[in-house]
Amino acid sequence: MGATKTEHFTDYQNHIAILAKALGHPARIAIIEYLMKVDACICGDIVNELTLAQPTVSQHLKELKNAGLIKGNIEGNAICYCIDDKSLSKLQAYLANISDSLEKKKNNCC
Amino acid sequence: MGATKTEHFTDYQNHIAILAKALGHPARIAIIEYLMKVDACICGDIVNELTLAQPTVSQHLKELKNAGLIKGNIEGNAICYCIDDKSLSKLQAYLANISDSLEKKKNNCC
DNA sequence: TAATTAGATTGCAATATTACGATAAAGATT
DNA sequence: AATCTTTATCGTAATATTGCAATCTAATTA
Repeated sequence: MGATKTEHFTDYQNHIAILAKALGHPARIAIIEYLMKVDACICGDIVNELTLAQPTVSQHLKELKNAGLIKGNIEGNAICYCIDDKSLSKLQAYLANISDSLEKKKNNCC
Repeated sequence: MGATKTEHFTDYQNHIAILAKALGHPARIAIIEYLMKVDACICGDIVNELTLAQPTVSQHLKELKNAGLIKGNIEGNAICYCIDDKSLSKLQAYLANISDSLEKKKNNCC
């Protein structure tokens, strides 16, 4: 016990959960927002932006990358990170779909 | 160490992260989907729907409620849970905003 | 009122996450 | 080649999450 029982859920449910989970930390939200703000998708001055140690930021970037929410290009010495809109749109579409359905049903209870 | 350093982030970033985190588990995605599927927002046959023990489901429901994603009404003996569209829309709008901005910038790198 | 039913809470074990110092790897610069 | 810069990885401590058996609470029914 302690580990998530992924085998009891569909691939889709697991995938959506992985995307949401990756966004489930304020540092990672801050990283996404920083990548949005900076016009060129500049690299690891993200470390200077956040009040967290470099290894910690690196770990958060890794998790966002594993979830498919960001991409990283090696640019000589540095690494250029940026948002991968495909994964983000997938989650957005999923939530939009639920919102729309709720709109139609309009408070059928509670 | 080990605990999230919430104090280093804005209230908004923390709030979005809390919403995303609550959706960051396949069981909780399955619960949301079940509440969507059932027309009347029927209660704790959610336990029968998921392959998880009753206390585990109860805990997941609690987390969704704490994040503001669902509401629960006492209905005699049973409890009637349903989705709280406000919080869900908030997260949806947040992601939609990012998606839109990305659309405009159109692959400025990577 | 005793038994039943629906859920929540408690306590605990297993595992995951968060954070960071130290260190490693790899390209850039001198 | 030696050094600097940038980022990743390792190791480890602190904390959080996941899952469940056992138990508790409160409304319901017999």
